Amino acid sequence: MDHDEARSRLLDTAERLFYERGVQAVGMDELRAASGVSLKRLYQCFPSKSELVEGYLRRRDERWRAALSDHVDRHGATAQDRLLAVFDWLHAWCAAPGFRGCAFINSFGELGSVSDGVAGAARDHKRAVREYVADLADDLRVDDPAALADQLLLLIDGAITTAAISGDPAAARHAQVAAGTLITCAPRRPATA
Amino acid sequence: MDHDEARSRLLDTAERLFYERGVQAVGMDELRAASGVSLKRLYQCFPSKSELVEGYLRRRDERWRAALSDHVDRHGATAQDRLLAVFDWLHAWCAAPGFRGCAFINSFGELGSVSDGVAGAARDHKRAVREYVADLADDLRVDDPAALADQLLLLIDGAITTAAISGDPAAARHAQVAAGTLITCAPRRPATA
DNA sequence: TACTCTAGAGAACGATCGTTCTCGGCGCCA
DNA sequence: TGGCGCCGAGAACGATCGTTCTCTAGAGTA
Repeated sequence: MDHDEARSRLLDTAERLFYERGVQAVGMDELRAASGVSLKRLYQCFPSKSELVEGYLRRRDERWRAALSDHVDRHGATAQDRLLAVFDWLHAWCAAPGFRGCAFINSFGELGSVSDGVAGAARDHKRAVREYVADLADDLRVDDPAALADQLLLLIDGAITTAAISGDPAAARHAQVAAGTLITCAPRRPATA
Repeated sequence: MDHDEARSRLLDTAERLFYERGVQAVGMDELRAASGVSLKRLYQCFPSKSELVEGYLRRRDERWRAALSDHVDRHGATAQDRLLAVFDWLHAWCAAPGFRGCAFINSFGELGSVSDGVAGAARDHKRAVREYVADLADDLRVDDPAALADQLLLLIDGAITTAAISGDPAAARHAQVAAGTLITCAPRRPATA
């Protein structure tokens, strides 16, 4: 096993265990056992636990947004459909086994006040998602796509946390309905005539 | 200092420290030092840390909803004003120094997968808030007040987490605007004529 | 074959955690 | 006054954490 494979295995294992049970509930030795990477190599790849945590969050951010973007590309034709497809994907995610809310919100609540790295990773993730949604909203003919994106972001985060705590993915459907209303009722310039 | 005052001091201190830094980051000895209650009495009042955590969450739930309800009673005349006043209060809270998001979402992310008590307290809190908002929505003349309440709940939780992570209370204002749209555009039965 | 280098297994270390125990002192009632 | 009981201060305990160190075995090279 070379350095890159060890690193990849560690990130995979960290993502699974940290998300499942929280960062502080998973020790380095359990990570070693679950990943099959020796403690020595673990500390060669990540000199401290906090660097592993930040690596976990950064990779999860990339994967999460890539999966969302893929789904939207495959299932949305019009600009409005693409925005609503976001909530289809959210619903599927919230209904998936092992769903436990947003990894970034969870980590922020656990460590955000102590670790600048975790707080920054959460901020960066939310900002990136906002930019993605804002890009989707730009394709609508609404007056203020950025304002609409802000509102949709609230529905997204609200649906994720509500689904996690209640255990019911229906929150994503409620968010979808609300998003449809906000999109439909958003102020529009009159069609250029 | 009698038993009740010790208990009250402990809950006050726990609420401040747990909310500020997370549950696992605060040790029992620090709680003793900050509250001025001896360790012996601490364990007489709360036989284990997890019971103190649940006590903290339960009392925070009561106080949080009482403060919200007070504000709504004082600042909302019509049913719609009362619903929008919820978001005024949220904005003030998100802008207050020391704001760090929703104590229940934070605790759920940190301990929800390990502690049934924490997960249950978070569920109960969210359910109680939902009922409160649903009661407010009942006073509107909309077809489905419960569905509207579900949507507004998403905006509330979304605003809290977004404001916490971004550090910008403007999220509560965005939520208020979206709430206004959802209330205005909600399907209504025709006025009984 | 002998030497060197590296990696893995796991012990070890110091810190900290939740929880319990010990000890000394103060109030209370006869 | 003297014995009793409760209290706070803090030591102690066992567990666990993140991190480092030791030891041994095997691969590669002359």
